[in-house]
Amino acid sequence: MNQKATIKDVAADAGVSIKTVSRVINNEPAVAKTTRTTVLKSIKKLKFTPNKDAQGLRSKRSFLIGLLYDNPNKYYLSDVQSGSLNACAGTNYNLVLQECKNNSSGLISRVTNFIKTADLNGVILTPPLTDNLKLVAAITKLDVPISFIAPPNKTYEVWSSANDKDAAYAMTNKIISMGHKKIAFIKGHKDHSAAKARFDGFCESLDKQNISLDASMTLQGNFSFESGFKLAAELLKKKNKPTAIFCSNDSMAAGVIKYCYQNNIAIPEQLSVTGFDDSMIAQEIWPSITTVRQPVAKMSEHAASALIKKISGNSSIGDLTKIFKSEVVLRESLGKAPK
Amino acid sequence: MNQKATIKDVAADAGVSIKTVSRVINNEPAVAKTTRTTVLKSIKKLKFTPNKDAQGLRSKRSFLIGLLYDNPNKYYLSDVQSGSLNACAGTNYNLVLQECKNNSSGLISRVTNFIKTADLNGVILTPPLTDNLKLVAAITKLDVPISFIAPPNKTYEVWSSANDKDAAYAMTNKIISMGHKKIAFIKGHKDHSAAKARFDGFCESLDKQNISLDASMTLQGNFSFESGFKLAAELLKKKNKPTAIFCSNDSMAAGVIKYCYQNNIAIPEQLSVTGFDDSMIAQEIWPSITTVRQPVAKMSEHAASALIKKISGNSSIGDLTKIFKSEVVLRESLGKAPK
DNA sequence: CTGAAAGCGCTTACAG
DNA sequence: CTGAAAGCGCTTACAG
Repeated sequence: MNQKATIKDVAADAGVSIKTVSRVINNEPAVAKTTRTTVLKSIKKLKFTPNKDAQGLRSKRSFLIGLLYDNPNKYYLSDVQSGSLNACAGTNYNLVLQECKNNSSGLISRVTNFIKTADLNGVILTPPLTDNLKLVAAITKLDVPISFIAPPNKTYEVWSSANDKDAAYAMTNKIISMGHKKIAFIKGHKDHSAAKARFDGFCESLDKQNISLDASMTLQGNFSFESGFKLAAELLKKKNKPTAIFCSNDSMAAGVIKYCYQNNIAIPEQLSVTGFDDSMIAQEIWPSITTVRQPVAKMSEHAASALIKKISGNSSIGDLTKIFKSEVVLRESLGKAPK
Repeated sequence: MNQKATIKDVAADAGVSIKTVSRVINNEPAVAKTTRTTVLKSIKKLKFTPNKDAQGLRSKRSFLIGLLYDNPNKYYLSDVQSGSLNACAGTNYNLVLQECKNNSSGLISRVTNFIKTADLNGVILTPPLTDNLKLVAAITKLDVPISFIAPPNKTYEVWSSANDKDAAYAMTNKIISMGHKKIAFIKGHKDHSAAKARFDGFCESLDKQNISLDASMTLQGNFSFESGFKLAAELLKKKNKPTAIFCSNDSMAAGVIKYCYQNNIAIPEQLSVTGFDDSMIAQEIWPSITTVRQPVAKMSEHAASALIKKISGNSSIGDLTKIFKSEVVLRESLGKAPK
């Protein structure tokens, strides 16, 4: 291919100075209409696109946003990405990925180093990294804006969140409305604040409906399929078995379902199972899983675009924070309580 | 935070010229050992990291690699990413993501525009984009090196591939060895060359074992759960039913399994089902799916590091192409043929 | 509304 | 083995 056009070529073609071309590129108001038109014509004609490195070098911006994640549910990650990508499309910003093991040693220095080396202008944090206060503090010290997806509290400047607690509350109400009274709960990973919020919603619903919480029915899982399987065994071997198990995510619900198959427990006739996330498996497994759908892609899109606003100093345009609503999705795994 | 150190600061601290510092940064051989040590000490002391934009501007490199994908199986995407990311770690390169709808109108101009605007130094293509000849031609014209993951042929310079055909061949042999003679095949998406390779392996195995191919038993799917469900219905309503169904991926196998549940067909007692990919669902569904595991992350790691070698002119070090071996994973969904 | 000059932090091309 | 000068393609700061 022939040499890429530069701002000089455009200036020469349009018969103006490079500064004027620069003004047009950056949408600065102080340009005469006719001049702008001429310049835009030359830009198009020469297929000019500004050199990012030169822009970045001079203006101290890299136009790079980091998406940091601790390999969570793969579907979740995929949705986070496409949402963030959508927000970047049409802007000058690009997304750079970085996987981080939340509790690995040296995490903080690796992340700060990455941010400095890649010269990121901002980062998006996903759970459970959002809950890692030390990490957040270290990035903040770098003076790099952070956008939080599902943060543990609402004190940050830029974030998107889902109403995990409300959704878990609604799901629990739904379970109770089907006649269930002995409802077990399998908690998510202990380092995820969202997991805690889900449990809180569960407790609140029981409380409001005057069903007392049985501590032996609320077990600590870790979001993995295996933990669901293992804890199902624990719950279903009790004399006083639950008639429904509310799992904090779909993978654990799938684990419960597997245990039931292997032990001839019919779902939902003998046991109802519900999940959370609406992962792909919730639809592809049989029976399909009653779960909570979160608008993860939209949350992430907002997180990214709010971050870009913040970075480019357009914070005034629209909100930098937003709560998204989740919804209960009814499928086959939830049924009436057995008599 | 205080001002970031520049090459000048390091030069001043070490008492050398900036050119010498540059030599150290770039690992150029022509530097005295003692000089190098002094400079490295200053770099560490000042926490210096080279400014990417300045490097890029001068050397015409952005250190950015694009990962282009058409939202395939989400697990697949996640593995591709972490593999590519691994390869980038430790190098100066960063990964930039771009989702592209393979058959959307304007795809080519959007992609070429993206490559130019983001100033990518190379791109990694995943299926089915690898099979889109027009797209490949357009990128090649841009003079941007492409690394192919699972390309349709071996004529390109940089690629990683899995032996889809061999794996499908081995899987079919395995099915036959369990006594199955009436084996149906659900094909993958018609635009994926890998899907074709899987079918070829299936046919070859039947041929070698003198089982004639029944065209009514080989149906066209599209890798989706729904297509698996729908085609299972078609196959299992026949008078002369298959005793095994080989699905070109796990999602379609899950669709078949759902159909069987709903129609009281026991797996594997009455029907064996096999998949391909070893997605997470293959393990989490019940019965778990006998499938083919591909080292997707490793393939992608190779694809990315080969691309980096190619870009940095180190093509001589190691191969730019590699074939990875897949393996059959035996699980519950494959059993002996019913008598 | 427009432009000439300086400079961002590096690497290139050249010299010794 | 080392360095002085030029320049990559833009934006900044200033002037008019």
